[in-house]
Amino acid sequence: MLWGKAVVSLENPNVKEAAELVREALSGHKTLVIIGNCWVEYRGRASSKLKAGERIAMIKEDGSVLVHRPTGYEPVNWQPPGCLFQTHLVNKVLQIRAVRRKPQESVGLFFDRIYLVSVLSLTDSGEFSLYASEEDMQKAILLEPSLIEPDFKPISYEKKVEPGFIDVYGSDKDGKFVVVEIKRKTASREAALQLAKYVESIRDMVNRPVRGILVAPHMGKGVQKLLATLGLDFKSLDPRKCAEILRKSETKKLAEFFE
Amino acid sequence: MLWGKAVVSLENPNVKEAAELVREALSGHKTLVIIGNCWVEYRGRASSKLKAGERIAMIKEDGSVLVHRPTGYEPVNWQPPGCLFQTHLVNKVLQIRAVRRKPQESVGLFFDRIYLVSVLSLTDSGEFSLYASEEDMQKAILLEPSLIEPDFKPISYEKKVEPGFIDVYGSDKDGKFVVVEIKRKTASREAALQLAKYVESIRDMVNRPVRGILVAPHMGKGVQKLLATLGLDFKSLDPRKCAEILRKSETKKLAEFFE
DNA sequence: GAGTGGATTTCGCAT
DNA sequence: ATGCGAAGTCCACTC
Repeated sequence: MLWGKAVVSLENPNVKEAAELVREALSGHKTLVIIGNCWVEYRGRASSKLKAGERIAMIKEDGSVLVHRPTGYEPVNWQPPGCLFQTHLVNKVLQIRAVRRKPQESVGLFFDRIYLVSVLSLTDSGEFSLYASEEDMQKAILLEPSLIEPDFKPISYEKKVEPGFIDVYGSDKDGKFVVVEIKRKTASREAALQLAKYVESIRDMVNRPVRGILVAPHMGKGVQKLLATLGLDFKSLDPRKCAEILRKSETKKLAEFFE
Repeated sequence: MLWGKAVVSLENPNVKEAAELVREALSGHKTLVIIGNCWVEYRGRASSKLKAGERIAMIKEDGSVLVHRPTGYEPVNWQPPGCLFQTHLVNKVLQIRAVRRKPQESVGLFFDRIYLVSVLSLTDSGEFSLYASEEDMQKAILLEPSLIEPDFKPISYEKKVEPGFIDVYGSDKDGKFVVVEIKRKTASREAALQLAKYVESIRDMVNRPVRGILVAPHMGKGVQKLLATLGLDFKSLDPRKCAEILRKSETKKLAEFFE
């Protein structure tokens, strides 16, 4: 039986044995790993066919499905969470059908040889924290505006304008308005054009000179020239440095809290 | 030993046994599945910490790494192909370090309890085919231009203009030039604006009236109005229908081939 | 080697 | 529910 044990495995089962275990696992919403020779069909937003080969399939508690080949980061076939499952045993082939509504799509897995079936009851409540995202850069700039330039003063962030949202909006040492566009990696021409749009939009509103500053760790090819043409500035900023600043600020806040 | 068998597994090994098998698998560039209690650190383009929990880790032949929680489509931590590995056994904790150059980044996995280690020698040469991509839509339109409108005639595709590449470029029943922008899913405002840029760019070149047609299965909110403002047209087209047309065309070509 | 754009993108957040 | 943009995006393709 499956209860109580974290892992129940069958090594080199025949297809019928495997099918029974798979069925039990699916009805109990347990995580499932199946390794064996299979082919796969997908129909939905697009459609695909994968001919036979040896792969690792994973079905998770939340009804997501992954089929992994022995190489590559990405699954060759998959289904996002929320699937319903059907299994069939036809001609010594184990069929698993994962169906999703909204959008309507389904994958079919067909196993004719199985090396390992593993049914898992995993407990995972471990916290995940990520540092150095674009959001971290934004927070760091708001916390320490001099990262942009001396006397830069934030007025607002995520300000809505016609073309979208302005990452940070503020004023410079001369009181000129400043639009800041943040990119966590090399800034492309597109980013520069996006910033230009925002600046234009603000100019139309305030009817005063408005500066635009593109903030990123680096500029892509030709971006410097484009920025010059558009009359925009660039400020280099490393997302990891921003994460560090936030880290310190957290520490400081904690220190204040315990004072 | 690992040779010859498709799968070698250890169920509930102690950490030392697991470490030995893992080391052997990594040095032989075999695919590896490790299920157990672990925590994970990442440093590179960003950085992250994942506290302890029960997860499924996969290391593939090509040096890619995936750490999966019991829910969700995406791995919580990972490393793209091309990693080099180090393993250590410290204080009954199995450490696996996966390092990648370009960009410089590394993930560290730390296991203190292991439910299953599986070393796999998988053979997978099965062909994968995908239908109904944006490319398929383009091909279908070139093959059957009336999908756009009667008497539409393609002139070129992937035509380079200043802002980027025009999906399909042609002329309509009156000989007017037509720029076609294809989206395989709901067309956004952004897509409409992109098309407007292309049309503008062509107008500047040919100095004649130019039409723009946005082709997609559906329009997003407000896109219809935006298109009207911009003087652009919309044509609904289902990518799956395009895939079908291509499939029939392939069949036809095959039929011709065997005639 | 860098830049560009697509993806069955997925995911989260705001409307 | 829909829409919009970020992502440690990955990946293929071009220059």
